[in-house]
Amino acid sequence: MVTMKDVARAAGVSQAAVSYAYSRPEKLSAGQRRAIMATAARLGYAGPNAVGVSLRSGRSGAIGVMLMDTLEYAFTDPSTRCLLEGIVRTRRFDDLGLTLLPLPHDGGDQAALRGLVDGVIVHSLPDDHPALLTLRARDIPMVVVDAPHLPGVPLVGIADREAGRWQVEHLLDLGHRRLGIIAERLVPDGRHGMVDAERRARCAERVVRERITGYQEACEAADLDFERIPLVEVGGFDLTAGVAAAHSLLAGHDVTAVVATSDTMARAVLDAAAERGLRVPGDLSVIGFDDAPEAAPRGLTTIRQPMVYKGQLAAELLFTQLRGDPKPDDVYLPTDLVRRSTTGPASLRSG
Amino acid sequence: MVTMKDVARAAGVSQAAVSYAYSRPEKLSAGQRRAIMATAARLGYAGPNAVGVSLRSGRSGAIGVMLMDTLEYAFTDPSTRCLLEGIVRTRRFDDLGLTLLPLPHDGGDQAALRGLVDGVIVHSLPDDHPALLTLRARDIPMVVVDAPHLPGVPLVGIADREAGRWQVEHLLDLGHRRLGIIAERLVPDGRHGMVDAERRARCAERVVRERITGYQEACEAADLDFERIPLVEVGGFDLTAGVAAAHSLLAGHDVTAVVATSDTMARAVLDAAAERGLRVPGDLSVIGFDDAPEAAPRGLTTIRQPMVYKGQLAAELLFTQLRGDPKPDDVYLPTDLVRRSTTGPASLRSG
DNA sequence: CTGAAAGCGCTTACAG
DNA sequence: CTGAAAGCGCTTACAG
Repeated sequence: MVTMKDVARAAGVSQAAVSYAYSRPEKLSAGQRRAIMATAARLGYAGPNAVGVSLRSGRSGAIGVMLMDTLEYAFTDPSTRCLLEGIVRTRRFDDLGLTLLPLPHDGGDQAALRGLVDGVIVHSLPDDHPALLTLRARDIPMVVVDAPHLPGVPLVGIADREAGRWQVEHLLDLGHRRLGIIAERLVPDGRHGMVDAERRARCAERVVRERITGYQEACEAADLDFERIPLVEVGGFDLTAGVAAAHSLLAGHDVTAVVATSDTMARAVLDAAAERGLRVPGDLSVIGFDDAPEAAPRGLTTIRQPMVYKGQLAAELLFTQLRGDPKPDDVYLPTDLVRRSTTGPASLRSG
Repeated sequence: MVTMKDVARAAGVSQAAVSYAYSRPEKLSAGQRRAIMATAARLGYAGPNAVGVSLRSGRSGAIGVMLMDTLEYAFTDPSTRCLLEGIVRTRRFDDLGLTLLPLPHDGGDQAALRGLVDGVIVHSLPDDHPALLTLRARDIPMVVVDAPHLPGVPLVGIADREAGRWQVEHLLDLGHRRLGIIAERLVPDGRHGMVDAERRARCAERVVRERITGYQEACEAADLDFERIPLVEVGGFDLTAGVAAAHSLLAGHDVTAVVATSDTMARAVLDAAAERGLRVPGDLSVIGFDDAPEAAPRGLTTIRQPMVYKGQLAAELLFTQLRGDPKPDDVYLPTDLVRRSTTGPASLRSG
């Protein structure tokens, strides 16, 4: 590989002069600089090696997005895609790299934290994920989207508890009293299936915890015994696992409406319901969360949240910190209930 | 930041010993190693700094995907998304980074090439893009998906010319004689609008050039004068630009069928047709290319190509080279005509 | 089994 | 306006 030293030798100048030609042209005479650049072009030198610059300057020129689960999930899941779209919408990535930092296993993979990025956007990690400790230990600027909420780290999120209350209230308003709940993951230990109060109390995912608390508040306000409402944990985020969980929820419990913590899980319930011959919303009402792009075509009733804008805002708050401006405040964005055709009045049998 | 030197000092060993503790444990006694790791943990040392490792070892631990246009496009365009999904499907990214290298402007942005990646997957660049020269000058292992076809660089593609022929033959079989063509971009100079033979001859995008040649071959075999068939160039890849181009095609020419070089452009034609009150396929037949996920729900007749598998294969061929195995051969994957509901028989008026 | 030394490519005070 | 020198964090022959 041709380096600055090669260019310097060929041009008959010091290596420092070549460096100046690129990064501080005002320190050289115009002729000197022109001669150096011509030599560089002749040798096929494409400019200062990024690794050398990075080691010397302490800046990598890239920011990271830390995501639970795999890269494949990142490119497949609609919400994550919207978030990424929002992040790159800030248009700062002409001279900045964007590095995806998936965390497929428990712990592991902290290689990505070893100086590769100047700042990190964290999306939906469990409260005590070890990667967060590393980030804080290294004092890497960060912004969290959704979870977890860490002291001193700006958060971009929504009022999850209130939105959860809205989901249940919508179903109660329609006359439903026999509800079921499907949630993606409460504790990242790979377990799945029906959840009891003890596991609910150990929920390590802030977003899910808040929404479930909202469900509980809405039930209690309506004199429904929350402890008797079946709650199934999927254990993952993908549709296949969701369908399996939805089946176990629908098979074991006589419910007329299901609350899902995401549109993907709502879709899993719709698929399982179809396989069981249940009509929606005649036999079963389903409400999702996110209003992902797939929600409207399916007529899914859901809570709309601005995923793209969340990403954009998170990126802007990170750039603010990288510029050295004071740490920004948390931002909570608005949500809406979007009524479509997967929820309807409780039928007579749902006394 | 805490470095190896700090850990070494605290543990009372040489800095080299700390390095060995991480990368060559067999060179240390078990006790020595344990003591070092305990000290590292106590100091909050997260392991060797990636930049230092990279500078010393000459490997960055990441591969790049070089894409025309912006990152936002990469996360939005269905075909690109499928390609990325295929790349990460190889499951090698637990200890390997994936860096996206968008090339939004002409030239520019070669920063990404300066030692940041060990290998590159190039997707659909014009024949003579300067970034390709840099990659070759630096002798960075690469694989090209679709275009351009460079001597000595493995290509993963399809038989574009033949597939183009199939598109036109399908319309001819249905009785159409007044065809129109919409293509994304022939020359990356920002121009758009109707294309003449001179511009066609300068087409710098291998895939489009091949498909257009296929269109020409099919027309000539059917005694249609290809020079009289209107061809509109969109100048970009996004839907909005496509709809504008489709309007100018439909407004200025009396066609009964449109051939599009991608499903996105086909969708643009469908949108423009709807805005003009044309029924599909009654008044206008439209055939796309790709069979992207959005094609089936819209009933789009199209050419199916295995985008996800293209990505997977490209990644595997790149890993082959990074391992030092001999350079693999080009691979051409199969395509299919998928008949759906946007193409139908030419009506009577299309004499 | 352990340590001292060289050097990867670069930037930036510092001296001339 | 220009150059010699130090050092960013690390790995790996080499010597003990």
